Amino acid sequence: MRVGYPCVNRTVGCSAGRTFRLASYSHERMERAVGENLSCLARILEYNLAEGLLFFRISSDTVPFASHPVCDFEWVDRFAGDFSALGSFIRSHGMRVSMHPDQFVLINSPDRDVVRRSIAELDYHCRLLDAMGLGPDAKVQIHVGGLYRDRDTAMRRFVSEYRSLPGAVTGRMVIENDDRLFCLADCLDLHEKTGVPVLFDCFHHLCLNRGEPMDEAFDSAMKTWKRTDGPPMADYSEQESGKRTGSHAGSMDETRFREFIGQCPEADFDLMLEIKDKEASAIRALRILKETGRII
DNA sequence: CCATGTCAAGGTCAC
DNA sequence: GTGACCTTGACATGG
Repeated sequence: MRVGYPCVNRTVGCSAGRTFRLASYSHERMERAVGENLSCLARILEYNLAEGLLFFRISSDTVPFASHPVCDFEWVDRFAGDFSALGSFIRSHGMRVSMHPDQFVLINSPDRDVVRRSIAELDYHCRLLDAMGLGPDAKVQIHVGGLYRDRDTAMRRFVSEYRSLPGAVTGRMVIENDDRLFCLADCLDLHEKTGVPVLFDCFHHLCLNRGEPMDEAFDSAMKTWKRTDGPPMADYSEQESGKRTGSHAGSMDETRFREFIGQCPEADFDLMLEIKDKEASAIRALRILKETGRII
């Protein structure tokens, strides 16, 4: 099992997701931002390796405006050497990375333009991972999308849009159960119809479910991953007390985490801690997993 | 220099 | 129908 955290590191002192305003776009600005983001990403990955954190979610802001019409920049070519070096580093140390486009990516929207922009954004994420020379185990995770007041139709649109996506996208895309709209059972249904793997979010499952016990739910999501997809991925978080349901905790609670470990499948998977203090909680989680013998 | 408003993109829900 | 909220850092501007 590999353990990681998303996008931001609070220790190394740089950001791998620096961006700027669209109004101040220029080729020079873009080139500088990408260069700085990639060198910071290298520093974060080195830090992670030293700490034994082998799983990391790369920020969607690594290449700002990559899927926007304003982008006239062949960033894959310009930074080919950096991407290649990052990919070699990741592969040679047995690390794994993923990406998670934000809420604007909705392939089941009834609005054709929203779908078109979403596919362009997915394409950007996949091209970035391709540029690093990473295999199909480097995943891009999204939610199912919107409800649009008609769940069945929204699900059907997901299926038909998925089937028309290019192979470069479907080879990396996975769907995640969310905390308000589409639960694990919905995702499993979509897996049946499309083959898309289901990334199990344990915390979202606590927020929204159809009564499935945690261990059974986790197991059923694990089964949607093929060998070529790599070990299944899972997200872990905890409720922040006093905040609305679904708010992520500021730091990991050891008792709750140990309880969670007890409900995990025997089979191998990679775990991402979505806790606000980022690597601090991930390091504690790793320590506990080693103490309990789950990681050697 | 510091505080604060704002940022490409979409949606749901409470009122 | 309208506005808060999601989630988040940091850019950008104005004082």
